Amino acid sequence: MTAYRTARKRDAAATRQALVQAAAGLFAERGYERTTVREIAARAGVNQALLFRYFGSKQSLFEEVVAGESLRHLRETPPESVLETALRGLLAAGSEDQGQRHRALEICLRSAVGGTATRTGALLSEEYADALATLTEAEDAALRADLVLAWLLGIGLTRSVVGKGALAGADPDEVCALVLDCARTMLEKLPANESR
Amino acid sequence: MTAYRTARKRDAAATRQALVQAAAGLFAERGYERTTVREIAARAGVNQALLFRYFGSKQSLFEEVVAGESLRHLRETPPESVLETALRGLLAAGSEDQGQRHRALEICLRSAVGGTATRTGALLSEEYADALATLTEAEDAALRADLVLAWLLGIGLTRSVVGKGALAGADPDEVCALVLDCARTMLEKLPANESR
DNA sequence: ACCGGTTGTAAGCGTCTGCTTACAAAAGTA
DNA sequence: TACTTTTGTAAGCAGACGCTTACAACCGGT
Repeated sequence: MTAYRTARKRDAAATRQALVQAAAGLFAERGYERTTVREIAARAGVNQALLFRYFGSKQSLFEEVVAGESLRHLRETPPESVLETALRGLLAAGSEDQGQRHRALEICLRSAVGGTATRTGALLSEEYADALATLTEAEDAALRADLVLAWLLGIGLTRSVVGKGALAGADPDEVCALVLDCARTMLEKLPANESR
Repeated sequence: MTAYRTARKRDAAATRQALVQAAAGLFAERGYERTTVREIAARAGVNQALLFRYFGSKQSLFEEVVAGESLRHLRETPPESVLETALRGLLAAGSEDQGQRHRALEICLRSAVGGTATRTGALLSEEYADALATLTEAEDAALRADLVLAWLLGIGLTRSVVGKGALAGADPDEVCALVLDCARTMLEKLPANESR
Protein backbone atom coordinates (compact mmCIF):
# COMPACT_ATOMS: atom_id res chain seq x y z
CA MET A 1 0.00 0.00 0.00
CA THR A 2 2.93 2.29 0.66
CA ALA A 3 4.67 0.88 -2.39
CA TYR A 4 3.77 3.94 -4.32
CA ARG A 5 5.00 6.31 -1.70
CA THR A 6 8.31 4.55 -1.18
CA ALA A 7 8.87 4.36 -4.91
CA ARG A 8 8.75 8.11 -5.37
CA LYS A 9 9.95 10.01 -2.35
CA ARG A 10 9.70 13.68 -1.65
CA ASP A 11 6.37 14.22 -3.36
CA ALA A 12 4.46 16.96 -1.58
CA ALA A 13 1.23 16.44 -3.50
CA ALA A 14 1.19 12.72 -2.77
CA THR A 15 1.88 13.36 0.90
CA ARG A 16 -0.98 15.83 1.10
CA GLN A 17 -3.35 13.44 -0.55
CA ALA A 18 -2.29 10.56 1.67
CA LEU A 19 -3.00 12.71 4.70
CA VAL A 20 -6.41 13.79 3.42
CA GLN A 21 -7.44 10.24 2.63
CA ALA A 22 -6.22 8.86 5.93
CA ALA A 23 -7.98 11.65 7.77
CA ALA A 24 -11.22 11.12 5.88
CA GLY A 25 -11.24 7.48 6.84
CA LEU A 26 -10.43 8.04 10.48
CA PHE A 27 -12.84 10.94 10.91
CA ALA A 28 -15.59 8.78 9.44
CA GLU A 29 -14.74 5.85 11.68
CA ARG A 30 -14.04 7.55 14.96
CA GLY A 31 -15.20 11.13 14.65
CA TYR A 32 -13.08 14.25 14.86
CA GLU A 33 -12.27 14.28 18.52
CA ARG A 34 -11.34 10.67 18.92
CA THR A 35 -8.98 10.80 15.98
CA THR A 36 -5.43 11.89 16.80
CA VAL A 37 -3.00 13.55 14.47
CA ARG A 38 -0.55 10.76 15.21
CA GLU A 39 -3.04 8.19 13.98
CA ILE A 40 -3.68 10.14 10.81
CA ALA A 41 0.01 10.48 10.10
CA ALA A 42 0.60 6.80 10.81
CA ARG A 43 -2.16 5.63 8.49
CA ALA A 44 -0.88 7.98 5.80
CA GLY A 45 2.63 6.63 6.32
CA VAL A 46 3.94 10.12 6.91
CA ASN A 47 5.69 12.01 9.66
CA GLN A 48 3.13 13.81 11.75
CA ALA A 49 4.97 17.12 11.57
CA LEU A 50 4.09 17.23 7.89
CA LEU A 51 0.43 17.35 8.77
CA PHE A 52 1.05 20.71 10.37
CA ARG A 53 3.30 21.90 7.59
CA TYR A 54 0.65 21.24 4.96
CA PHE A 55 -2.54 22.00 6.85
CA GLY A 56 -1.53 24.14 9.78
CA SER A 57 -3.82 22.43 12.25
CA LYS A 58 -6.00 19.40 12.77
CA GLN A 59 -9.06 21.60 12.38
CA SER A 60 -7.90 22.93 9.01
CA LEU A 61 -7.28 19.42 7.78
CA PHE A 62 -10.79 18.51 8.84
CA GLU A 63 -12.23 21.41 6.91
CA GLU A 64 -10.28 20.46 3.83
CA VAL A 65 -11.56 16.91 4.08
CA VAL A 66 -15.17 17.98 4.43
CA ALA A 67 -15.07 20.76 1.86
CA GLY A 68 -13.33 18.50 -0.62
CA GLU A 69 -14.83 15.41 -2.11
CA SER A 70 -17.66 15.33 0.36
CA LEU A 71 -19.43 18.49 -0.73
CA ARG A 72 -18.75 17.79 -4.38
CA HIS A 73 -20.25 14.33 -4.01
CA LEU A 74 -23.42 15.71 -2.49
CA ARG A 75 -23.88 18.34 -5.15
CA GLU A 76 -23.67 15.76 -7.89
CA THR A 77 -26.55 13.76 -6.45
CA PRO A 78 -30.12 14.76 -7.38
CA PRO A 79 -32.18 15.64 -4.29
CA GLU A 80 -34.64 12.77 -4.65
CA SER A 81 -31.78 10.31 -4.50
CA VAL A 82 -29.89 11.93 -1.67
CA LEU A 83 -31.73 10.16 1.10
CA GLU A 84 -31.35 6.67 -0.27
CA THR A 85 -27.78 7.23 -1.37
CA ALA A 86 -26.77 8.61 1.98
CA LEU A 87 -28.62 5.91 3.85
CA ARG A 88 -27.00 3.15 1.84
CA GLY A 89 -23.64 4.76 2.36
CA LEU A 90 -24.24 4.78 6.07
CA LEU A 91 -25.38 1.18 6.12
CA ALA A 92 -22.34 0.05 4.17
CA ALA A 93 -20.05 1.85 6.58
CA GLY A 94 -18.99 -1.27 8.39
CA SER A 95 -17.85 -3.26 5.41
CA GLU A 96 -14.52 -2.46 3.82
CA ASP A 97 -15.62 -0.32 0.96
CA GLN A 98 -13.00 1.28 -1.14
CA GLY A 99 -15.32 3.18 -3.48
CA GLN A 100 -16.21 6.80 -3.05
CA ARG A 101 -19.53 6.47 -1.30
CA HIS A 102 -21.25 9.21 0.62
CA ARG A 103 -18.72 9.35 3.41
CA ALA A 104 -19.53 13.01 3.91
CA LEU A 105 -22.49 12.59 6.20
CA GLU A 106 -20.68 10.06 8.30
CA ILE A 107 -17.74 12.36 8.78
CA CYS A 108 -19.62 15.49 9.59
CA LEU A 109 -22.35 13.97 11.69
CA ARG A 110 -19.98 11.79 13.62
CA SER A 111 -17.78 14.76 14.28
CA ALA A 112 -20.60 17.16 15.02
CA VAL A 113 -21.12 15.31 18.25
CA GLY A 114 -17.89 16.58 19.65
CA GLY A 115 -18.53 20.25 19.25
CA THR A 116 -15.13 21.38 18.09
CA ALA A 117 -15.79 20.67 14.47
CA THR A 118 -19.33 21.91 14.70
CA ARG A 119 -19.09 24.89 12.40
CA THR A 120 -17.77 22.98 9.43
CA GLY A 121 -20.02 20.03 10.11
CA ALA A 122 -23.09 22.22 10.43
CA LEU A 123 -22.39 23.74 7.04
CA LEU A 124 -22.42 20.37 5.37
CA SER A 125 -25.51 19.28 7.29
CA GLU A 126 -27.27 22.38 6.06
CA GLU A 127 -26.49 21.53 2.50
CA TYR A 128 -28.01 18.09 2.98
CA ALA A 129 -31.05 19.58 4.67
CA ASP A 130 -31.55 22.03 1.82
CA ALA A 131 -31.50 19.19 -0.67
CA LEU A 132 -34.07 17.21 1.31
CA ALA A 133 -36.27 20.25 1.86
CA THR A 134 -36.99 20.45 -1.87
CA LEU A 135 -38.88 17.17 -1.57
CA THR A 136 -41.95 18.59 0.11
CA GLU A 137 -44.35 21.45 -0.43
CA ALA A 138 -45.20 21.67 3.26
CA GLU A 139 -44.71 24.93 5.08
CA ASP A 140 -42.39 23.34 7.58
CA ALA A 141 -40.19 21.84 4.89
CA ALA A 142 -37.01 22.84 6.69
CA LEU A 143 -38.10 21.17 9.89
CA ARG A 144 -39.12 18.01 8.07
CA ALA A 145 -35.79 17.89 6.29
CA ASP A 146 -33.93 18.35 9.55
CA LEU A 147 -35.87 15.55 11.14
CA VAL A 148 -35.08 13.17 8.31
CA LEU A 149 -31.45 14.19 8.45
CA ALA A 150 -31.45 13.62 12.18
CA TRP A 151 -32.74 10.15 11.51
CA LEU A 152 -29.81 9.44 9.25
CA LEU A 153 -27.46 10.67 11.92
CA GLY A 154 -29.02 8.41 14.50
CA ILE A 155 -28.99 5.38 12.25
CA GLY A 156 -25.37 5.88 11.33
CA LEU A 157 -24.31 6.32 14.91
CA THR A 158 -26.36 3.44 16.22
CA ARG A 159 -24.93 1.14 13.63
CA SER A 160 -21.29 2.04 13.76
CA VAL A 161 -20.75 3.02 17.37
CA VAL A 162 -22.94 0.77 19.36
CA GLY A 163 -22.68 -2.59 17.63
CA LYS A 164 -26.30 -2.92 18.55
CA GLY A 165 -28.50 -5.90 17.85
CA ALA A 166 -31.25 -5.53 15.32
CA LEU A 167 -30.06 -2.48 13.43
CA ALA A 168 -26.43 -3.46 13.34
CA GLY A 169 -27.08 -6.82 11.72
CA ALA A 170 -30.01 -5.85 9.54
CA ASP A 171 -30.16 -6.18 5.78
CA PRO A 172 -29.58 -2.76 4.17
CA ASP A 173 -32.45 -3.33 1.74
CA GLU A 174 -34.83 -4.00 4.58
CA VAL A 175 -33.74 -0.95 6.51
CA CYS A 176 -33.97 1.14 3.39
CA ALA A 177 -37.51 0.01 2.71
CA LEU A 178 -38.68 0.78 6.23
CA VAL A 179 -37.01 4.15 6.44
CA LEU A 180 -37.99 5.34 2.98
CA ASP A 181 -41.60 4.27 3.47
CA CYS A 182 -41.69 6.10 6.71
CA ALA A 183 -39.90 9.19 5.45
CA ARG A 184 -42.40 9.50 2.63
CA THR A 185 -44.87 10.59 5.29
CA MET A 186 -42.81 13.72 5.70
CA LEU A 187 -41.28 14.22 2.28
CA GLU A 188 -44.09 13.37 -0.11
CA LYS A 189 -42.03 13.83 -3.24
CA LEU A 190 -39.69 11.06 -2.27
CA PRO A 191 -39.69 8.48 -5.09
CA ALA A 192 -41.31 5.12 -4.49
CA ASN A 193 -39.10 2.38 -3.18
CA GLU A 194 -37.74 0.63 -6.22
CA SER A 195 -34.97 -1.45 -4.71
CA ARG A 196 -35.71 -5.15 -4.93
CA MET B 1 -26.22 26.60 46.30
CA THR B 2 -23.38 25.28 48.38
CA ALA B 3 -25.05 26.68 51.48
CA TYR B 4 -26.27 23.26 52.39
CA ARG B 5 -22.93 21.65 51.96
CA THR B 6 -21.04 24.26 53.95
CA ALA B 7 -23.58 24.08 56.72
CA ARG B 8 -22.95 20.42 57.43
CA LYS B 9 -19.45 19.33 56.59
CA ARG B 10 -18.09 15.83 56.45
CA ASP B 11 -21.19 14.20 55.03
CA ALA B 12 -20.24 11.29 52.81
CA ALA B 13 -23.76 10.62 51.54
CA ALA B 14 -24.26 14.23 50.53
CA THR B 15 -20.91 14.27 48.77
CA ARG B 16 -21.76 11.13 46.84
CA GLN B 17 -25.09 12.52 45.80
CA ALA B 18 -23.59 15.84 44.77
CA LEU B 19 -21.12 13.98 42.56
CA VAL B 20 -23.81 11.83 40.98
CA GLN B 21 -26.01 14.82 40.22
CA ALA B 22 -23.18 16.89 38.83
CA ALA B 23 -22.05 13.97 36.70
CA ALA B 24 -25.57 13.33 35.41
CA GLY B 25 -25.87 16.92 34.28
CA LEU B 26 -22.49 17.08 32.64
CA PHE B 27 -22.79 13.69 30.94
CA ALA B 28 -26.13 14.78 29.51
CA GLU B 29 -24.75 18.11 28.31
CA ARG B 30 -21.37 17.11 26.97
CA GLY B 31 -21.32 13.32 26.80
CA TYR B 32 -19.02 10.99 28.64
CA GLU B 33 -15.77 11.68 26.91
CA ARG B 34 -15.95 15.42 26.87
CA THR B 35 -16.71 15.58 30.56
CA THR B 36 -13.66 15.62 32.82
CA VAL B 37 -13.51 14.42 36.40
CA ARG B 38 -12.26 17.85 37.39
CA GLU B 39 -15.40 19.44 35.97
CA ILE B 40 -17.64 17.01 37.79
CA ALA B 41 -15.87 17.64 41.07
CA ALA B 42 -15.98 21.38 40.55
CA ARG B 43 -19.73 21.44 39.82
CA ALA B 44 -20.34 19.23 42.83
CA GLY B 45 -18.20 21.54 44.94
CA VAL B 46 -15.98 18.76 46.18
CA ASN B 47 -12.36 17.74 45.84
CA GLN B 48 -11.83 15.56 42.80
CA ALA B 49 -9.97 12.91 44.75
CA LEU B 50 -13.24 12.09 46.49
CA LEU B 51 -14.71 11.04 43.16
CA PHE B 52 -12.20 8.24 43.08
CA ARG B 53 -12.64 7.38 46.72
CA TYR B 54 -16.40 6.92 46.31
CA PHE B 55 -16.66 5.54 42.81
CA GLY B 56 -13.24 4.15 41.95
CA SER B 57 -13.20 5.47 38.41
CA LYS B 58 -14.96 7.81 36.02
CA GLN B 59 -16.44 4.79 34.26
CA SER B 60 -17.94 3.44 37.48
CA LEU B 61 -19.47 6.79 38.27
CA PHE B 62 -21.02 6.81 34.82
CA GLU B 63 -22.51 3.40 35.37
CA GLU B 64 -23.96 4.45 38.68
CA VAL B 65 -25.51 7.51 37.09
CA VAL B 66 -27.09 5.52 34.28
CA ALA B 67 -28.18 2.56 36.36
CA GLY B 68 -29.69 4.82 38.99
CA GLU B 69 -32.57 7.14 38.37
CA SER B 70 -32.41 6.71 34.64
CA LEU B 71 -33.35 3.06 34.45
CA ARG B 72 -35.93 3.42 37.17
CA HIS B 73 -37.51 6.30 35.33
CA LEU B 74 -37.82 4.27 32.17
CA ARG B 75 -39.33 1.28 33.92
CA GLU B 76 -42.04 3.42 35.44
CA THR B 77 -43.19 4.66 32.05
CA PRO B 78 -45.71 2.53 30.09
CA PRO B 79 -44.34 1.49 26.67
CA GLU B 80 -46.87 3.43 24.63
CA SER B 81 -45.81 6.64 26.36
CA VAL B 82 -42.09 6.04 26.22
CA LEU B 83 -41.59 7.55 22.80
CA GLU B 84 -43.42 10.78 23.48
CA THR B 85 -41.99 11.13 26.97
CA ALA B 86 -38.46 10.58 25.77
CA LEU B 87 -38.93 12.86 22.80
CA ARG B 88 -40.31 15.68 24.93
CA GLY B 89 -37.47 15.18 27.37
CA LEU B 90 -35.01 15.50 24.53
CA LEU B 91 -36.69 18.59 23.14
CA ALA B 92 -36.68 20.27 26.53
CA ALA B 93 -32.99 19.56 26.98
CA GLY B 94 -31.92 23.08 26.15
CA SER B 95 -34.09 24.90 28.63
CA GLU B 96 -33.07 24.93 32.27
CA ASP B 97 -35.25 22.20 33.65
CA GLN B 98 -34.70 21.10 37.16
CA GLY B 99 -37.32 18.36 37.18
CA GLN B 100 -36.52 14.71 36.67
CA ARG B 101 -37.27 14.39 33.01
CA HIS B 102 -36.04 11.51 30.90
CA ARG B 103 -32.42 12.46 31.05
CA ALA B 104 -31.44 8.83 30.63
CA LEU B 105 -31.58 8.69 26.86
CA GLU B 106 -29.68 11.91 26.54
CA ILE B 107 -26.91 10.67 28.75
CA CYS B 108 -26.47 7.26 27.27
CA LEU B 109 -26.94 8.22 23.66
CA ARG B 110 -24.72 11.23 23.92
CA SER B 111 -22.08 9.13 25.56
CA ALA B 112 -22.48 6.14 23.29
CA VAL B 113 -20.83 8.16 20.58
CA GLY B 114 -17.49 8.01 22.24
CA GLY B 115 -17.20 4.29 22.55
CA THR B 116 -15.74 4.06 26.02
CA ALA B 117 -19.09 4.10 27.75
CA THR B 118 -20.63 1.92 25.09
CA ARG B 119 -21.38 -1.14 27.17
CA THR B 120 -23.41 0.65 29.79
CA GLY B 121 -25.06 2.88 27.24
CA ALA B 122 -25.97 -0.04 25.04
CA LEU B 123 -27.66 -1.72 27.95
CA LEU B 124 -29.94 1.22 28.52
CA SER B 125 -30.62 1.60 24.81
CA GLU B 126 -31.67 -2.01 24.71
CA GLU B 127 -34.15 -1.45 27.46
CA TYR B 128 -35.68 1.41 25.52
CA ALA B 129 -35.75 -0.66 22.36
CA ASP B 130 -37.47 -3.52 24.14
CA ALA B 131 -40.16 -1.18 25.37
CA LEU B 132 -40.75 0.23 21.89
CA ALA B 133 -40.74 -3.22 20.30
CA THR B 134 -43.92 -4.12 22.14
CA LEU B 135 -45.76 -1.54 20.07
CA THR B 136 -45.87 -3.54 16.86
CA GLU B 137 -46.86 -7.02 15.80
CA ALA B 138 -44.52 -6.98 12.84
CA GLU B 139 -41.89 -9.68 12.51
CA ASP B 140 -39.11 -7.14 12.43
CA ALA B 141 -40.26 -5.45 15.61
CA ALA B 142 -36.76 -5.22 17.00
CA LEU B 143 -35.47 -3.51 13.89
CA ARG B 144 -38.36 -1.07 13.87
CA ALA B 145 -37.79 -0.24 17.50
CA ASP B 146 -34.11 0.30 16.89
CA LEU B 147 -34.87 2.62 14.01
CA VAL B 148 -37.23 4.72 16.08
CA LEU B 149 -34.70 4.83 18.88
CA ALA B 150 -32.06 5.88 16.42
CA TRP B 151 -34.31 8.69 15.38
CA LEU B 152 -34.52 9.91 18.96
CA LEU B 153 -30.76 9.78 19.19
CA GLY B 154 -30.39 11.83 16.03
CA ILE B 155 -32.95 14.40 17.07
CA GLY B 156 -31.37 14.83 20.48
CA LEU B 157 -27.91 15.24 19.06
CA THR B 158 -28.95 17.57 16.29
CA ARG B 159 -30.75 19.79 18.72
CA SER B 160 -28.25 19.99 21.51
CA VAL B 161 -24.94 19.73 19.75
CA VAL B 162 -25.35 21.53 16.52
CA GLY B 163 -27.51 24.52 17.29
CA LYS B 164 -29.02 23.87 13.93
CA GLY B 165 -31.68 25.96 12.30
CA ALA B 166 -35.14 24.52 11.89
CA LEU B 167 -34.98 21.71 14.41
CA ALA B 168 -33.21 23.70 17.09
CA GLY B 169 -35.79 26.44 17.15
CA ALA B 170 -38.87 24.37 16.47
CA ASP B 171 -41.89 24.11 18.71
CA PRO B 172 -41.76 20.82 20.65
CA ASP B 173 -45.44 20.18 19.97
CA GLU B 174 -44.91 20.52 16.26
CA VAL B 175 -41.91 18.22 16.27
CA CYS B 176 -43.80 15.74 18.38
CA ALA B 177 -46.72 15.69 15.99
CA LEU B 178 -44.53 15.11 12.96
CA VAL B 179 -42.41 12.43 14.55
CA LEU B 180 -45.23 10.52 16.19
CA ASP B 181 -47.31 10.55 13.01
CA CYS B 182 -44.38 9.26 11.10
CA ALA B 183 -43.38 6.68 13.69
CA ARG B 184 -46.88 5.27 13.64
CA THR B 185 -45.99 3.88 10.24
CA MET B 186 -43.57 1.58 11.96
CA LEU B 187 -45.13 1.08 15.37
CA GLU B 188 -48.82 0.73 14.65
CA LYS B 189 -49.86 0.47 18.29
CA LEU B 190 -48.55 3.92 19.03
CA PRO B 191 -51.42 5.97 20.48
CA ALA B 192 -52.90 8.77 18.41
CA ASN B 193 -51.41 12.18 18.88
CA GLU B 194 -53.44 13.84 21.59
CA SER B 195 -51.28 16.84 22.38
CA ARG B 196 -52.95 20.07 21.45
C1' DA C 1 -8.09 12.79 76.92
C1' DC C 2 -7.05 9.67 73.78
C1' DC C 3 -7.36 6.83 69.79
C1' DG C 4 -8.97 4.63 65.29
C1' DG C 5 -11.47 5.27 61.50
C1' DT C 6 -13.77 8.45 58.30
C1' DT C 7 -13.87 12.55 55.36
C1' DG C 8 -11.51 16.23 52.96
C1' DT C 9 -7.22 18.46 50.76
C1' DA C 10 -2.93 19.52 48.07
C1' DA C 11 0.24 17.97 45.23
C1' DG C 12 1.81 15.32 41.73
C1' DC C 13 2.54 10.96 38.65
C1' DG C 14 2.44 9.04 34.10
C1' DT C 15 0.46 9.37 29.75
C1' DC C 16 -1.66 11.40 25.88
C1' DT C 17 -2.91 15.50 23.22
C1' DG C 18 -2.12 19.17 19.42
C1' DC C 19 1.62 21.53 17.95
C1' DT C 20 6.72 23.37 17.38
C1' DT C 21 11.47 23.38 16.67
C1' DA C 22 16.09 22.25 14.99
C1' DC C 23 18.09 19.84 11.73
C1' DA C 24 19.23 16.48 7.79
C1' DA C 25 18.56 14.94 3.05
C1' DA C 26 16.96 15.58 -1.58
C1' DA C 27 15.79 18.60 -5.62
C1' DG C 28 16.16 22.79 -8.34
C1' DT C 29 19.26 26.54 -10.24
C1' DA C 30 23.64 28.69 -11.47
C1' DT D 1 30.38 22.65 -8.13
C1' DA D 2 28.09 25.74 -4.67
C1' DC D 3 23.87 27.66 -2.98
C1' DT D 4 18.88 28.07 -1.96
C1' DT D 5 14.54 25.99 -1.47
C1' DT D 6 11.63 22.19 -0.67
C1' DT D 7 10.56 17.89 1.68
C1' DG D 8 11.14 14.72 5.52
C1' DT D 9 12.68 13.42 10.45
C1' DA D 10 13.49 13.23 15.51
C1' DA D 11 12.82 15.19 19.60
C1' DG D 12 10.34 17.68 22.63
C1' DC D 13 7.07 21.43 24.66
C1' DA D 14 3.04 22.90 27.38
C1' DG D 15 -1.24 21.61 28.74
C1' DA D 16 -4.99 18.37 29.83
C1' DC D 17 -6.34 13.95 31.11
C1' DG D 18 -7.55 9.96 34.66
C1' DC D 19 -5.90 8.59 38.78
C1' DT D 20 -2.79 8.17 43.24
C1' DT D 21 -0.58 9.40 47.27
C1' DA D 22 0.59 11.53 51.69
C1' DC D 23 -1.33 14.01 54.91
C1' DA D 24 -4.50 17.18 57.71
C1' DA D 25 -8.99 17.79 59.98
C1' DC D 26 -12.85 15.99 62.05
C1' DC D 27 -15.76 12.57 64.45
C1' DG D 28 -17.55 8.92 67.67
C1' DG D 29 -16.52 5.77 71.27
C1' DT D 30 -14.07 4.61 75.29
